[in-house]
Amino acid sequence: MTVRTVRVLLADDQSMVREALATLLGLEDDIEVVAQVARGDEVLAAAREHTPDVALLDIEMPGLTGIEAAARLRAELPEVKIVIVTTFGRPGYLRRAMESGAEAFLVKDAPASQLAEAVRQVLRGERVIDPGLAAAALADGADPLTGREREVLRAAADGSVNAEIARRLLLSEGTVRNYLSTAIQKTGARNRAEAVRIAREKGWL
Amino acid sequence: MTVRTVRVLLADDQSMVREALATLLGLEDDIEVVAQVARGDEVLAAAREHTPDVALLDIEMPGLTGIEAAARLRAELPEVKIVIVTTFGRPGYLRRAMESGAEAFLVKDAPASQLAEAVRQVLRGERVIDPGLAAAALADGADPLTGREREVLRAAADGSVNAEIARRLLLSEGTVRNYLSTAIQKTGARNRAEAVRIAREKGWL
DNA sequence: GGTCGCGTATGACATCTGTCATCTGCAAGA
DNA sequence: TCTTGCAGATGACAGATGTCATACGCGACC
Repeated sequence: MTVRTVRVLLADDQSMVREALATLLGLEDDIEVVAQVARGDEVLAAAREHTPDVALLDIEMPGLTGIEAAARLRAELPEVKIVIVTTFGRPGYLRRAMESGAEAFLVKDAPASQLAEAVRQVLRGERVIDPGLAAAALADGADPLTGREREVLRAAADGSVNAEIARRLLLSEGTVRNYLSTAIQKTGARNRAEAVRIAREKGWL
Repeated sequence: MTVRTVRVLLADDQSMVREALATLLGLEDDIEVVAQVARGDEVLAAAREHTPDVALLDIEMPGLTGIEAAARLRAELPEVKIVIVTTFGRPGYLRRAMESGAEAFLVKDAPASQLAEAVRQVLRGERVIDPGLAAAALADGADPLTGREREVLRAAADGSVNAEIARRLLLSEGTVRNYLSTAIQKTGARNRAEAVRIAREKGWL
């Protein structure tokens, strides 16, 4: 019986990393990299055209994040298995990746051999997730921030003052202070800088 | 005349990326990856043992940064050519890399072929730096922060309050406020969060 | 010896941040 | 219909931040 190669789409905005990973995967007898993209918003079109079995998606990409691209793939080409391959093994990323329909979640500090192996595993219907990350993601609990709280907190992340945030989001300054105060309390922080850091760590921002 | 292969040491804390880059380089006829390390503080010992011609160093690694490792390589094994290969093409990183003795500076969003090419170029005594980055680094000017200002600003980066910073650095709170105020003014920021962001962007932090 | 810059400190003061109480409108759910 | 939560707002107040003036010790440099 002939061996059928797995068709893989690879998305990562760093050309050097993407091409190196493509080269590595291409050395496997049973894997063929049929498409490479550098932007999240190119994933879906490339998947339609090249009909991959598996999509390997970085998270932080221009256009759309890998998680957003995963959601669109799941909606339109549900037969494509999705593996998130990311730099930061953040619990929040893991949760959002699973919510978006990914079958696997790899961090780039894993051995390279795990990449090819993960492709084979998701094709067999298996899930590939680091147990420690899974535990952390479950321990963090659900995102307690409302949409506007998150937006105001994000706006505060670069050091903008309340008046500026108010102007930018078309709110009064008092309202901004209220939202920030609530976000600070929900994250258990003492000030907005800590709140931003904690929310990012937990994947809420 | 026989072709002599270039011996390369590769340092990157992400195994998947490092091994993929090693595989890519290994496909070149004239390049051999003789050592791989995941920590900055393993670079020097590995270089002593494996006698590479060229060291490819990521910047953000545990133990020592690639820039710190570059400085030590330059001091002890000055015949090793140093290429910094980093995720973030920050002008500040470029400046510090050159100050540490690196011959080349690549950002990972460059095509993979540039990596092997850069290895060959530094061996010929050439410099490999993106001109746009070089211009930005020169435009930023020298770091205006004193040692203590930088230390206090760094301590403030995670949202620590003045009292906490004072305790941690064994200073009075008033002194901390003075240092922060001066750092804010030197960076042209309006508050500590902006000062941190600007200093990071310019490579002063 | 004098000057300069850095490190460190105190005190006063203006501004900003963060908290809290209170209020209204709206939509969803019981 | 009533309750709940979210969005948005105002006002008062306490505490934190940031600015500024002033001062001293120390080491480097002229």
